[in-house]
Amino acid sequence: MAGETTINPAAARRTKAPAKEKAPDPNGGARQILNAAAWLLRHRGYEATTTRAIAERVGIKAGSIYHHFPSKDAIVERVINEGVLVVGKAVTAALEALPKKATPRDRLQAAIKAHLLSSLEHSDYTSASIRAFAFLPPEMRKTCRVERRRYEDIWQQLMQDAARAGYIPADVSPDAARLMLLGAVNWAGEWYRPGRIPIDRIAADFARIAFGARRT
Amino acid sequence: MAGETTINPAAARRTKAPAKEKAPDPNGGARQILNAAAWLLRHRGYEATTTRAIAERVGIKAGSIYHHFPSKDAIVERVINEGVLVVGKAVTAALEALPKKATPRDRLQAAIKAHLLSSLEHSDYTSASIRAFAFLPPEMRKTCRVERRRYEDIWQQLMQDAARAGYIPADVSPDAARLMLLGAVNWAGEWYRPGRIPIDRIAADFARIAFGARRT
DNA sequence: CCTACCGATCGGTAGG
DNA sequence: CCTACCGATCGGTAGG
Repeated sequence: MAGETTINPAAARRTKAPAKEKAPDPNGGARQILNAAAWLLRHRGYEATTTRAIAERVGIKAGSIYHHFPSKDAIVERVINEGVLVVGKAVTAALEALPKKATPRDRLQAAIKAHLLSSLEHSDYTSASIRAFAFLPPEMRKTCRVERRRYEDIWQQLMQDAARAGYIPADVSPDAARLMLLGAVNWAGEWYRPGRIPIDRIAADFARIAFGARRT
Repeated sequence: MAGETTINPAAARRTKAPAKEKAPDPNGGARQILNAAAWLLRHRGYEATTTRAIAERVGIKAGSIYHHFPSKDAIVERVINEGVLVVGKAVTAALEALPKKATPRDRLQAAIKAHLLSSLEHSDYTSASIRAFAFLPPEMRKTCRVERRRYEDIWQQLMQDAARAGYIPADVSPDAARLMLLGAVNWAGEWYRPGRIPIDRIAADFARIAFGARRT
């Protein structure tokens, strides 16, 4: 996360200004549309996220969507990008909440847990980013890859620190370790069901398998 | 492929019989349709795999597809199920090719490599099964889950043997290990590019990270 | 935010 | 395997 979400001072000051595409009112029409699209992208995919399906979830007519967004793809792109930003903030916050003495391994386990919580429990946006990305229109995939890469940089740093501290075998590429771990957490949405294995436990097991026991 | 279809039927009849296209054998028109659908499912997803897009790749008209299959979904279901069967056979064959003295860890590494080869290099069917599954129509997902579970049983057995042989920490659930590994290999399609890291190396690194060094 | 509608495209069919 | 077509639905627009 290079910078925070672009904080627009004017938007922060606004009281009842019309919710433009950039800063939707938390309960306004634009936000409801984004929420509906996020749910559909997560559970049905890109093509099935039709303007009519979005409108039905919000309780409006399909044509009314275009008073808030210029196109379906503008909505989709917002959802996908917000999903990456949300999980990035969750992971960053989890890392900052750790005590100073936390090891690189502790940090990785915290990142795994935060990523899983965001994508499995907290955010349709994050899950939509993960699951729907592969089949987005090629140009949009290219655009959204920018924010995605920024998020992956967090993991590259975490993995580098872990490798230096000896948590990864010297003859194993940190890239392979990063891709293996990101694959494991991104794929969790395909098998995770609430109420079975707690996310805490999944994160602990993943970290244990990849990095061994905690050093006490 | 599509471009060489002759416009003039009389001219087409005069030319040599295009055996590879019109032969009524099991590898004829029906197989070409399945191949085209597999490519589309892998690269574009379920909804974008239209009867017209399939027909165009084969070099026929959309309506002609229904001479071979009763519906689009019958084609899709065949592709998804064949993809699981193909990777299952590849993994089983790789395991049988190992020497008797192979350890459970050797067997897991061989399975990882066979799964990756099948889904990344050899088979649009396998890749389609992995990537397109999540957004299939719910009833079809349910149907295809049968074959999928059967494949996952192979991994459950492999992981159980590895756990008994001490390759997995006793306080870690073999389920978590299996799901982590399957997630890692299934997600590889999202980042793998031919010519970079060899699949052999990826498999070796994944096994090294999850199960430690080989015992010599 | 709605009604009413556009041209394009969807899965599928009739009848050769 | 093709031509010609069906009703349904798509993203998007006009004008209130």
